[in-house]
Amino acid sequence: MAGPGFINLQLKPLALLNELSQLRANPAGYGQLTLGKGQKAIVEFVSINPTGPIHVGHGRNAVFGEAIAKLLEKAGYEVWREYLVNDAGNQIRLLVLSLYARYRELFDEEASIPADGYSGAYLIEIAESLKARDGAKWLALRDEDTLVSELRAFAVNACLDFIKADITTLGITFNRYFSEFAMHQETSRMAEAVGKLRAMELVYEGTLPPPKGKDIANYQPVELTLFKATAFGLPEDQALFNRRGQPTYFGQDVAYHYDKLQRGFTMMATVIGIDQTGAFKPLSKAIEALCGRPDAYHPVAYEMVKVLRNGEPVKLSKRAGTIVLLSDVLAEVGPDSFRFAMLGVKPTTPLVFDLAKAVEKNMENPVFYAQYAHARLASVLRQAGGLGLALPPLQLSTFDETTLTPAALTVARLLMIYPSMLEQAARSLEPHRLATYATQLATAVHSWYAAEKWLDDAQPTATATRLHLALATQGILADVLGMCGVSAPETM
RNA sequence: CUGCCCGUAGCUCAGCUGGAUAGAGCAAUGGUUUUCUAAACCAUCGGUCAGGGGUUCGAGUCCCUUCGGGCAGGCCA
Repeated sequence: MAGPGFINLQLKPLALLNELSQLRANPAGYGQLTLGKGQKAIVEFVSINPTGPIHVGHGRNAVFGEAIAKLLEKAGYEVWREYLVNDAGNQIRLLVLSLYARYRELFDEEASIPADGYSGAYLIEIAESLKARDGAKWLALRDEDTLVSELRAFAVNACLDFIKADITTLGITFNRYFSEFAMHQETSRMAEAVGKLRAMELVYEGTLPPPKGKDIANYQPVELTLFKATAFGLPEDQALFNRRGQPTYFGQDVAYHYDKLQRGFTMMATVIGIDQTGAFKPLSKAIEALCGRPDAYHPVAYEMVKVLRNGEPVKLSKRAGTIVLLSDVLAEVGPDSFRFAMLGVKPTTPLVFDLAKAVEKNMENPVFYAQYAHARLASVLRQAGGLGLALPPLQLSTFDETTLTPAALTVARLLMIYPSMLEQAARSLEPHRLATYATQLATAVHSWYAAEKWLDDAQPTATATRLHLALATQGILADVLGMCGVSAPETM
C-alpha cells in the first residue's frame, strides 16, 4: 500500500493546497473522469430468470452491477441500467405449469408439478393471489399451450415482484426491465442479426458433433442454423436455432445484443455468474462481428457465494427449497453491511458469507469501520464550529503543509490518488477497489484521529490546516462510500 | 478428457500496468480515555505468497508444469 519511497516528501510545495482547492471548488465533480466522453454505456445486471425469489448469491451480482454503473458514470459515460427478463424460454412454461399445479391444489383438484418444474413454496403464495384475482376461472382449462400463453404474464410479473422488492431494498433502480419475449413479439431483431451475420458468411446450415463429456441417450444429429465461431478460433460452432426452429439461448443473446447496438450503446457491460462464462466467448465474437469492434462487449464474471450457517455450508437449490433468500439476509444485516461485504472482495474470489458474522455489529463488519471514520471527522468539524474555530478561507496564509504530521500526510496522499484509483477501477471494471480504498482511507483516518490534538487555539494555522484536510477527507470518504452504495453517517 | 476461475498469516481477504524489508481486519498477548465518538488507537505475535522450473537487473504479479479446490462443457435452462 505504501509503495516505493515516501511520496509525501516528493510532493511539490503547494500541491496539496492546489488539490484541496480544486476539491473545494467542485466537491461533487472531484475525481470525475472523461474516459467515456459522454458515450452511451449499458450495464446489464441481475437478469435472473423470473422463476422465483432470489438468493444471497444473486445479491453479489446486483451490488457489483450497480457499482460498475456508478463507476462508468464517474468515468464520463452516459449510463443505462437494464435487467434482461428472460421470459422467452422453456423455463417459463415450466413455471406456469408448476404454478397451475399449485393453483389446482388450492381447489383440492388433482395436480402434479412437472418433473423439471418449480416446487418452492413461493408458488403457493402466487397461486393464492391468482385465485384471489380470477377465482376458479382456470380450472377447466387443461390445454398446456393455452395455459402458458394466458398465464405467462401473471407468473412472470409475480416472480419479478419478489425480485424487485430486493432490488429496491438494495437501493437499485433499473432504467428498464427488458422483456425478451416482447422483443421477439414486437421486433425482428433475431432475423436482422442473423441476416447480417449470414451476409458476412458467418452463418450456415450444418450439423454439430455430439456433445462432449456427457452421454446423451438417443442423440440424433440434425441440420441447424449455426454461427461460425470456429472462424474466431473457438473449438465449436454455435446453434442459433434449435431443431424446432426457435431461437436458442445463444441466439436470443445475439439478438438482444444486436438490439443494444441498435439503441446506440457503444459500451456494453454484463454481470454474469462464473457458471455462465462458457456462453460469452461465442457471444463476444458474434457481437464483434456485428459492430466491428472487439472492445464493445465487457462481460464481468463473478464467483459463487457460499453461505455458512453455524459453520456449515448451506446448499443452494431452488428445487430443494434450501436457498438462502436475499430478502431474509437483507432484513437481518441491513443493506449497507451486505453491500460492503459483497464489494469487499474481487469478483473472481469465491465469497464465503457467514450468516452469523454478518449479523454481528462489530469489526467483522468492515462497513462500520469506514462509516465510523466518516462520523469521527464530521464530529471534529462540528466541534470546531461550536468552539468558534470556523474554517478560514483556504489559502496560502491559512494552510501550511509543513504543520501536518506523518499520519495526516498519509491521509493526504490517499486523497490525492483518489482520481487515479477511480480511473483504474473504471478501466478494469473492478469496483471492489472502491471498498478496498474506503477501508484504507478509514484506517489512515482512525490513526490520524488518535494521533492529533485537533482543536488547538494556540496554533491557529496548524489547526486550520488540519481542519481543511479533515473536511476534504470527509468529502472523499462520503463520495467513495456513496460509490459503494453505502451511507456516510454524520454520527453513529 | 477439455476450457475457465481460485490457492497469500490460525480465519476472512487486499496487493495499480512486475519494482525495494509481502499488507489489513478477526483471533492471541500487552498497553492507551483530566481534551475533541475506545464501534478507535499503539505495540507484540504470526507468511518458504500450494510445490517445482523458466523469463528478467528484479516475480505474489508474466510463461510452462505438478498437486489441490470450485465451475462449466446440448438443440437444456
